[in-house]
Amino acid sequence: MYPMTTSAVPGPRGPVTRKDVARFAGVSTAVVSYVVNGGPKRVAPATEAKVQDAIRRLGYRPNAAARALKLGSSETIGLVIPDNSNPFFSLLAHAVEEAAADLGYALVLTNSDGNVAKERRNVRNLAARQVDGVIVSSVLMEPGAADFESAEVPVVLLNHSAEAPGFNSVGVDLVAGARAAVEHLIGHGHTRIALAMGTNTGNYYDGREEGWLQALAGAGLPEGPIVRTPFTREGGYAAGKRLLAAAERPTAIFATSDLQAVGILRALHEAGLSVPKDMALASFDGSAEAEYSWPPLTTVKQPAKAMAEAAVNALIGTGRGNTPEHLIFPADLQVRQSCGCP
Amino acid sequence: MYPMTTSAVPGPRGPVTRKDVARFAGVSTAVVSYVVNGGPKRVAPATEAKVQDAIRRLGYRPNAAARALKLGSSETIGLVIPDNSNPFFSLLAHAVEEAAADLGYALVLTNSDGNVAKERRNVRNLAARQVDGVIVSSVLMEPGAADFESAEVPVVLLNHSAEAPGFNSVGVDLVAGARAAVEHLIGHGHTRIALAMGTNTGNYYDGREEGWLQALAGAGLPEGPIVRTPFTREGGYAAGKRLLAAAERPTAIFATSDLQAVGILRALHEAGLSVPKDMALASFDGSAEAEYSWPPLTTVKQPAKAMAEAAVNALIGTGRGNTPEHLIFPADLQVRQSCGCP
DNA sequence: TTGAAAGCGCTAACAC
DNA sequence: GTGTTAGCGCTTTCAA
Repeated sequence: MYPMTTSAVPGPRGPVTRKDVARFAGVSTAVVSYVVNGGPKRVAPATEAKVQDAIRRLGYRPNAAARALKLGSSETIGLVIPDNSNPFFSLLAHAVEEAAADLGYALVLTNSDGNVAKERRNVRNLAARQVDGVIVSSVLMEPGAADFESAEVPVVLLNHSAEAPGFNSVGVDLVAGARAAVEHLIGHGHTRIALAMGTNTGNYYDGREEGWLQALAGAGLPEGPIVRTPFTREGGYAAGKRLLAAAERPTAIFATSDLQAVGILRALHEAGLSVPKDMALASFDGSAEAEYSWPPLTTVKQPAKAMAEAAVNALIGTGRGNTPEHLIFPADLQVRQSCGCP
Repeated sequence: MYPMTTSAVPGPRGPVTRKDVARFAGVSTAVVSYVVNGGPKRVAPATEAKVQDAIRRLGYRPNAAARALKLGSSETIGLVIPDNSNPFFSLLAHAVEEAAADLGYALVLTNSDGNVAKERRNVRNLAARQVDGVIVSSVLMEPGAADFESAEVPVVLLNHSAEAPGFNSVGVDLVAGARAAVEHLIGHGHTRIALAMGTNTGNYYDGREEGWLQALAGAGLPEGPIVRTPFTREGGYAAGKRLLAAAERPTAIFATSDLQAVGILRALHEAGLSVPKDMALASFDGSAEAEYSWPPLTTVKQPAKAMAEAAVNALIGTGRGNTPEHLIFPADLQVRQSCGCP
């Protein structure tokens, strides 16, 4: 079956418990606890050495389930994201895992696959598993408290730019980020700038649309065409084709995700257009993929790592238990070549 | 603090336990267990209804920690991958999560960041958390049993193409996959085909190198240049530049990962070369990114989903406890345009 | 068909 | 500084 252990002491059948260690070291189980946890009582150095030795020799490893039961905390958090294969979310998940690990917490990952019912089910499932909290990148743009309250577990919303009363949430300034990108495009002299808008579940008004609008209005430009399409490569590809076929073809496109922009790029290349000469492009997210597309994408970078850390901190760090806050991070325009810059 | 519950019955302070349900329903705690678990004893329909009702009204949710303690199983598995932001691994992680969820298991995700010590630490940490098993995409190419034995938890190696005695492992046929790709390049008439080889920890001889060699030898071609470089976009970019600067510049490159190919593509584009006319390219992995690069990459697709399912099955499915097997999946050449096909 | 109760491994009063 | 022990919530044997 599985490789056999080679531990010096064969130990009793089954896993080694704190009781075995106590017996081996000739102390009480309490002392073993004190040593393992570094408290709450102090232990004489000689005794501690004996216990440590016993732990080593028996290969003792505390049982986390028992500890969780006793303490009422599993030192684990849950994460619910739409799709871990999406580069933005996988980056977020990595950052959350890292931040949680730094606090000694493990991360249970779940994908909701863009499905509201599954999202809710995952949150409940996580709650039943005694996680100490859940970070949700909700598919819903307006999670009513009702959606998670019955889970009775602390929830913080990540990648959530609208305020959600009663919840801790962290998001990015979509409006300002989008505005910066579109203004940059305008700076290149474009006057017909299209929007490839990702389709959200719910009727929430996405800040990126607002930012695009603001930039256009600020420059006295007319609204360009809007194509609503999923936040995916395929969605972008379809949007690109539609935009190229439009009567009044735009000269620049702002896409609400890098993935969409990558799809648009493909449609543009297939049509034999040169980017940025024939069509300029800017997008949103700042994923690694945007840096290696051809041409490299000018994109608004979300501070994924900082956002993940903030969410973890609000949930189990120094921010735990504080009154709900809505944290908004600024997004940074990364200028590369797809916009027309050299 | 957190949104208040609105449950009909305020319940006693603190979470609702099985005892509360029993009292509310006027039965014993055992009966509640029977109802919740659907066994091991049968319960009279009327009683069951009462219990179900009590569960609903009190919002009872079983405590997984207590259950895990009693049963010795947390219905949780661990996953150790090098980097969840790498598209290949994030896809793998998604598939593992899904397969585990189908079996009622949750997934604890950890990143080793290509660090052997961290990988080992993660496995141990997971074991201490009473996971029922761990799936490891090892950084080490030859994990001696010694590396995981002390964890005393079932381990299956995923994305591991060499046989590892004593371990269940699942991998892809690197040799055949690479050979197919290189032979395809040869079919396009190329005679100087370079290899951009990913750098592995350990001195394991990667099957992709072998496959490249075999294809070349089979066609009576000389070995092209080899550049050893990390399995990343940056690594590929550097490799591309080096290959372009080489005295005997190759006319085609086989890259051991899509990410590397994407980096090479960038180097090629920057040098003003046309792909596939001036330089053909093929790679390995079959990630979504390869489909949307420009030109789209001809790549050897790993059946990530099937591999993840096989690993989960070996760990906690019908394959659990069987004698260790080494499962090798075939990889499929996906022909697109980077090789020279129309 | 139902109930009583032991005990999973651990923590932390509390007693010495 | 160390030991004793109750009890976290659950499952399940055994008895009724």
